[in-house]
Amino acid sequence: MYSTKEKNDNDKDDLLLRMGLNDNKAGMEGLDKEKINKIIMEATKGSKYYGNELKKEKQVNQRIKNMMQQKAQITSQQLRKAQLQVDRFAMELEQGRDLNNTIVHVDMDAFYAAVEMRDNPELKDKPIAVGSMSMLSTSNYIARRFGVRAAMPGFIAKRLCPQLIIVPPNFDKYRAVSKEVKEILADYDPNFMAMSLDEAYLNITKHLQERQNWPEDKRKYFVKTENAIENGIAPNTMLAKVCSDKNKPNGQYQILPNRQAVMGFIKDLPIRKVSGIGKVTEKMLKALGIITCTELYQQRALLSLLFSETSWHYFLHISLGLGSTHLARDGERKSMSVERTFSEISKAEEQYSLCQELCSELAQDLQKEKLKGRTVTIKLKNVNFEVKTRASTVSSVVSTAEEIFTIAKELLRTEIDADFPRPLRLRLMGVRISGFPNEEDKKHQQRSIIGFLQAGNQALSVTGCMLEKTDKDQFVKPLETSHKKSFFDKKRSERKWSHQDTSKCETIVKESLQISQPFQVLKKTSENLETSDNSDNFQIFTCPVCFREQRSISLEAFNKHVDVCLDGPSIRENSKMNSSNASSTEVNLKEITNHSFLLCEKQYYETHQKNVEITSVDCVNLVETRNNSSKAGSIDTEHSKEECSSLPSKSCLVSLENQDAELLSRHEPLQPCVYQVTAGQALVCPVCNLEQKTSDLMLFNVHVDVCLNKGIIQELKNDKVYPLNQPKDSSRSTGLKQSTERTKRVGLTAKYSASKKIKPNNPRYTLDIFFK
DNA sequence: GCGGATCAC
DNA sequence: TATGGTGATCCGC
Repeated sequence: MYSTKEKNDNDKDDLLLRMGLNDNKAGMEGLDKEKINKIIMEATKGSKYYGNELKKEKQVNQRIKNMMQQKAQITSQQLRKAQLQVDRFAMELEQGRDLNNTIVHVDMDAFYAAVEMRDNPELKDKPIAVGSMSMLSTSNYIARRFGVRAAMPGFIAKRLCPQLIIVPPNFDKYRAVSKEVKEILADYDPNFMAMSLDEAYLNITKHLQERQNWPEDKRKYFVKTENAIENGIAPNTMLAKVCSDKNKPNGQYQILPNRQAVMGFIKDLPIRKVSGIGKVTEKMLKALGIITCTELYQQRALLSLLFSETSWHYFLHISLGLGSTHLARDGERKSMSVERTFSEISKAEEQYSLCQELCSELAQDLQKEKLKGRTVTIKLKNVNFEVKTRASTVSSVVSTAEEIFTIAKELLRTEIDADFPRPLRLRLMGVRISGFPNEEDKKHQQRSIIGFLQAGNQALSVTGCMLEKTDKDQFVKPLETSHKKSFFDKKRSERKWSHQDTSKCETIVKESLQISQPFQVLKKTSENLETSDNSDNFQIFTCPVCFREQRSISLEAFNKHVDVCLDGPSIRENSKMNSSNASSTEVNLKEITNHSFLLCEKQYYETHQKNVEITSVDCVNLVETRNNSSKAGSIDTEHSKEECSSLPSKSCLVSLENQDAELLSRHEPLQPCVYQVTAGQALVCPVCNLEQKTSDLMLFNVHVDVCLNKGIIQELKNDKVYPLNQPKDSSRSTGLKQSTERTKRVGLTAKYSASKKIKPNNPRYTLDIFFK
C-alpha cells in the first residue's frame, strides 16, 4: 500500500540513499541537499534500524568482494568464449525485436496526496504527506522540496519540515478514484494491466488502429483528469516505464518505434532507472564500472560469467532496449499473507495469541478467494530488525484458522524454544500461505478424498468418529469467539491502563492467556490425567520410535522400551546418516543433562505465569528423576531389547512413503495404519502420542503432518504434556501434581532430544487412517 | 522444499 | 516514541 516508486534521482552507493536522502536543489521554501541529509542522519544515527542497515550493507559489500575475487580469476580465454556465446544470444534477441506495439505506462503523480488535496483545497498550497508518524506513503511536491518522500517515517519528515501536514491514509477513497480512472483506461485497452492503485500499463496498438477511422472531432486527448498523470509511450513495457518517469510532473515522453530511437534513448540511461534494478544490483554493477545501459552492454561477456543465466539474460535485454510487448494476464495468485508491526512483544503467550489472530485474518482472506494451500510460513522480525522466516508444508491443503494455526504455532514454538530462556523480542510477525493447488492438483485431491471415504468403511466410520456440530464447536469455538476484541485492541487498552489500574490490566492479560493454545493444552492435560488415573495404573502407549502399541505396561517399562528403541539399530543408523552429527554416547549424555535443565526452567516459567502453584524445588526434582530414568534405561539395554523384539504386532502403524519411514519403523514392514476411533473419544496422534482435543479430522491430520514434519524427537521435546501414569496420590488434582507429571516427562524428553537428528525435514510423510 | 535476499509498489 | 504490508522471484542449499 505504501508507494516507494520514486526512485532516488542520484543514488549514492552508500547507505545514505537508503535513508531517503535526495538531491533536491534548494527551493525558495525548501531545504538544500546538505541540510536534508544532515537532519536525516541525526534522526537516524544510533537507531536499531540504522544498525541493521549497516549490517545489511556489510553483507552486500561482502557479496561484492566475492564477486570481484571471482572476476579476478577469469582468464581472457574464458572471456573470449563467453563473448561468442553471449553475442550469439544477443543476435537472436535482436532478430526477435518487436517494434509493432505501442505500450503506454500510466502513472498518477503523488496519487494519494493529490486526492487529499482535491478533497481539501486548503491543503493545496501546503506541504502535505499521506501516512503516519511511523511511515509516509507519499508526499506532494511542496513537501518534496523539504526532502519529504515516500517510505520516509513521518517523524523524520516532521523534522525536515515542521509545517508538514500528515494526512492519515484513506484507501477506500483512493480505490474509488482509482476505479474511475481505470474505467477511462479501459476505453483504450480493455486488457490493461494495473500494477497498483495509481499505475498501469496499456497496450494501445489496437486502439490506435481503430482510431484512424474515427472522425476528427472524436479524437480527443488521451486521458484528461484533474490529477497530474505521467505517460510513457514506447514499443515495450520496460521502455514505457522509464519514459513515464522522464518529464515529471505531469509529462509525457515517447520513444518512436524504430531501433535507432530506442538505442538513442538507452545510451546514457542509468541502469537504476530500469524496473528490476534495485539498490543492491546497482551497487554490484557499479563495482564493475557499470552505470549506464551502454556500459551494461559493453560488459555483457563478463556479466555472463559472474551472474546467473536468468540475470545476465535480463541484463542483456535491458542493454538492447528490449522488454515485453504484450501485457501478461494476471496469473493465479501464488501466496497470501498477513503481517503486522507492533511495539515490542516478548511474552510467549502474547506471541501465540498474536499468531493465532494473524491466522484467523489470513483464513478470512483465503475464504474470500476460496483458496487453500499446503505451505504455511511464519515471519518474525525482532527489535533489531532482523528477519526470519520458517515454513512447513503438509500433505493436504489447509485453509481454516485452526488448521493454519496448528502449523504456525509449531513453527513459532520451535523458534521460541530455540532461544529459550531468552525471549523472542519481536516487532513484527507475519503468516503466509502458499502452495495452492493448480487445477490438476485439485482433481487429484478430489479423487483421494473420495477414495479415502470409500476405503474407510463409509458411514459407520465417519459418523462414528466425527462429533456432531455442537460437540465439535466445544473444541473449536474458543479459538474464534474469544476475539471480539482483537489482540491489538487488548494490547492498546493494556498499555493505556497500565499506569492507572493494575487490576484491570491483569484481567486483560488473563483474557489473552486463555486464548493461547499452549495453555489450553496444559489445562486439558490435567483433566485427561485425572480421568486416566481413575481408571487404571497401566495405560496403552504407542512407542514413537517403533510405532508399536505397548499395552498394559507401566510408565517405567514403557520408558525402557523407548530407550531401547532409541538406542537400537534404527537410531544408530540415523545418526550415521547425518555426517555433521558426530556425537558419541558421551556427548549425547551431556546434551541430555543440559537440555533437561532448560526444559525444567521453562516449564516453571510458563506454569508460574499461569498461576499454577509450582516451586523451584519441583524443578530440581525433575532433573534428578530424569537422570535416574535415563540411567536405568541405558543400563538395562539388553534386557529391554529382548522385550522390544518380542512384542506383539500392533494395531496402529503409520504408513510412510519413503526410506526414512523404514528407518523409523524398521522392525516391521510398512503397512497401512489401522486407527481405531470410537465415538466421542478424542484422537491420539500416533506420532507424538498426544491426545488431540479436536474432533475435526482435517485438523487432526494437519497436526499429524506437523508432527511428522518436525520429526518425532523435536515434537516430544516441545510438547508440554505426555501421558503418564501417576502414583496414587491424594494431591492429584493440584498444581503440584502437574509438576510431578512433568518431571517424568522431562526425563523422556531429554532422552529423545539427544538423538534428534533423526528428523529429515523433507521429504514428507503421509498418514493414512482407516476407520473400523 | 526452505530460508535469505532483492525488488516493486 | 517512532522506519510498512503484500506479493513475486531468485539463488544456494
